[in-house]
Amino acid sequence: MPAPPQSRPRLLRQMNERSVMRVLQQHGPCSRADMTRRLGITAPTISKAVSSLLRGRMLEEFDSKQDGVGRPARQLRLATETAQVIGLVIDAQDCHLVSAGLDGQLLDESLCKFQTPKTYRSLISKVVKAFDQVSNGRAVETLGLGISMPGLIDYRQQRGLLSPNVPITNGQSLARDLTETLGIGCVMLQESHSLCLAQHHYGDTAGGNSRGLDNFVMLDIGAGLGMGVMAGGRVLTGHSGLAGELGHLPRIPNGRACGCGKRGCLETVSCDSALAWLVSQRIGRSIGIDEIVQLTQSGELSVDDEIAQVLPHLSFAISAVISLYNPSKVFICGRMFDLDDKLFDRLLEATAADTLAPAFADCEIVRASVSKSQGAVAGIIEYLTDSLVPGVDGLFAPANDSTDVATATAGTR
Amino acid sequence: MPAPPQSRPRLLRQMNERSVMRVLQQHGPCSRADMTRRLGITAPTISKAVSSLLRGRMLEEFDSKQDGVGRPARQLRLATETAQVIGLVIDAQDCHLVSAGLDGQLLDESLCKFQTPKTYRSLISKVVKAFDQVSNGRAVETLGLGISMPGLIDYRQQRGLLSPNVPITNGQSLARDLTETLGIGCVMLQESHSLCLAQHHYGDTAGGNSRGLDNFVMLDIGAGLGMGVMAGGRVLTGHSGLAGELGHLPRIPNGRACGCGKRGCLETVSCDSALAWLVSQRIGRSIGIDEIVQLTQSGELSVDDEIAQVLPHLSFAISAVISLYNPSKVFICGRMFDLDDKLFDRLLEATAADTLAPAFADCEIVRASVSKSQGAVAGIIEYLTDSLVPGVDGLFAPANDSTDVATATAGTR
DNA sequence: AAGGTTTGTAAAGAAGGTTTACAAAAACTT
DNA sequence: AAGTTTTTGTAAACCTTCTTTACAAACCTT
Repeated sequence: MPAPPQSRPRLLRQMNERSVMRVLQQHGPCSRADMTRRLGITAPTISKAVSSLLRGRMLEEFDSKQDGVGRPARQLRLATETAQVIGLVIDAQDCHLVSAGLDGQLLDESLCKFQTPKTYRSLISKVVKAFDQVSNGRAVETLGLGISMPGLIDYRQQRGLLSPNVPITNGQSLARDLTETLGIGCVMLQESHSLCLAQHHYGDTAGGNSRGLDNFVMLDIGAGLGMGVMAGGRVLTGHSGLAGELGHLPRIPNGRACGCGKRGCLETVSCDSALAWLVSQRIGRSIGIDEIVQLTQSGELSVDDEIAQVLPHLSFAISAVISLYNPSKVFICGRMFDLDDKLFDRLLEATAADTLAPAFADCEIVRASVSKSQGAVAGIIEYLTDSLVPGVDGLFAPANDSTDVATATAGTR
Repeated sequence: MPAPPQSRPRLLRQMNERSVMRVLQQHGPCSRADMTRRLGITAPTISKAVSSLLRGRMLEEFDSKQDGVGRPARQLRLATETAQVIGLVIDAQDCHLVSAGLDGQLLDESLCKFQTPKTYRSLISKVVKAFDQVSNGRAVETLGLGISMPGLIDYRQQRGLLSPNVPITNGQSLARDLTETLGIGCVMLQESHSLCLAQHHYGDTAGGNSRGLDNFVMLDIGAGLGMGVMAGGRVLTGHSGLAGELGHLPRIPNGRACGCGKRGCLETVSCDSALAWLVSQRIGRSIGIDEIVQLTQSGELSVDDEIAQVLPHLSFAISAVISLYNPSKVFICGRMFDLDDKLFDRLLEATAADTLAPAFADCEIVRASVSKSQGAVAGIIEYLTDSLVPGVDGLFAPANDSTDVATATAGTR
């Protein structure tokens, strides 16, 4: 039961290595000397941690011309030429694989796409095939694979629990099965969580720098109302990975039937699909959000009435999120706002009126700038980084059925 | 800017000391040998950590007869006879001070109560006076003081931001001022957060053992709808300490005016005060929840109609909380359920119907068993424990305006 | 009383971080 | 152009901490 742990002194070294990775993730490339300044760890220690990471293909050195007195620094960055990771996105219709450097930059030319298979077995083989294709294309080491998928995921067991849209993954441990087959680390993430991680690490640095943001919410208002919450620098999962199920708050008494089995859930009236449904009802045929955007922009269709119906519910959703999580930003993923430039501003106004002033004042609502592919990649990179320190208290912490062991969280200033 | 940190090797020792404290907090008294088994840390290391904590008056040794072969173990427990902490609860009407051991057990005979003063200055002097009374009564060392107070608190700056009910604390740093005057560590906590901590550490072990519970929600439905959320073992604060403002979700369009300035907030229709307001309206005079409970129990008053109005809103609140935080338990603090034994069951039923099934199935809704006094005490103990490791990532983490320093989280299994 | 078992500590050894010293590489100065 | 200054990165000695090993203490069983 005690599970003989490895020697404790090693912990410090592991923590230092993780700190080095985190600095590069947050601030981009820098030299060893920069790290000693940032982390307050002495130079020789940084050197040792760095060389260990270089050996493990997590980092790479490069020269960069930069003027200034003194010996020029050897710059370090997250590995992009010596190593890569793979991101796998599973959606209802199709899947795609893409490779990326450890800095999270996608290598778009490596994209590989296929229809979501009908059975779990063929999913595995399809993924393996695509993996070989993507992986062997470049002569670099592949360190891991991250999987972004819809539905409910048990992070501790790394198993899919319930995915209405991709039922073949239910009860399956895709990550574990692929780890065995491919021989590299694989992790699964709920897609909203993956977007959160992506935003955390690789968020649009131009429009406001979300890197290292510790409290924000990612709202996916596409096919449903998905949400990922970053709270205190960690993805909020709750007791069983279900936290953030905003979409199924009761909203319309005896409203439209929801996929969850209840009626009038918030997501039946406040997402792209809800808008599409309303429009479909009116025009008498099934129409999707993409087509709606297209027809509206070409002036062939007007959906003002439907927008007017959806908007208050959406602003309620955002208002709730701000009051309950007190994020410094809310990122919104959805096509709805492509309909009209002023729509987003109308949403902001409506939300402001609904929300407790101090929480709203502290929060910026913006459109998201990350993709699920980036999310999948961010997931595996997060995993690899956290794996440097055993027992780290992150999203992928191993099963802690008995909370026997006290954990200590530490850093330096 | 680099802020020269103390030597890094010391970090391990500090983490070990914190681990020892955590084990005792979670599992109660045990011997050094038990700790080596629980923590997987070797015996000499445990011994050193323990003796350091003994010197710091955080622990104490005691003998206990227990049969079994072998040399009898020297039991260790959180200090109760050699040290104490003080809890201060500030409420709208009055304040009380109480002392407790480091195990969180209140020493009821030490209770000291006074009316909440009208000025901040007199609050300070009142507290100091009461502190001396409580503190000098016993010949033990006082290690710190925890303050539970309503309103909004900036944890990093340890300053009261906005407290409608106790406005004299607005903008004041009571903790810092008392630290200077008293010469011991003082911390402030928002009262719902304090209840969370209390439940986390000292929760009713009889009825289901909430000790060490890592994901739960504490709902205070007394004078408003206060909430504290424990997520992943940490109190959820959000970006500026406002997380969990459930009470001000918009609920009734153009409803009754709320203290926050808006109309129809959830807390205007779903707490003890809301019930009392409804009853007051009907009977034509102002009546409080205590009197309502009293009159109802004696059969002089029936409030079924008002209950029927309040209950759906309350069940919506709980439903939202379960969907959004996925807690394993929801603790409810309030007098309302003293009205009728069946009331609580009715609430459960209504909530079940409203909530996403898997999240509801994983969650138990129970009445809370902790007090604000315990919360204040739990707060200072949490602070003292976390202070063992500098830079620990807890509720009382110091200001990290620039996220310059990467933190590593670690433990052992 | 002897043997067995568990507990707790002391001493030696190992691992890691820090301090000190120094070489390397570029820009600035004379 | 040569020397000086500044910054970077590593090597060696030292210190702290944890671990391994050994052992004494205390109690139970036979």
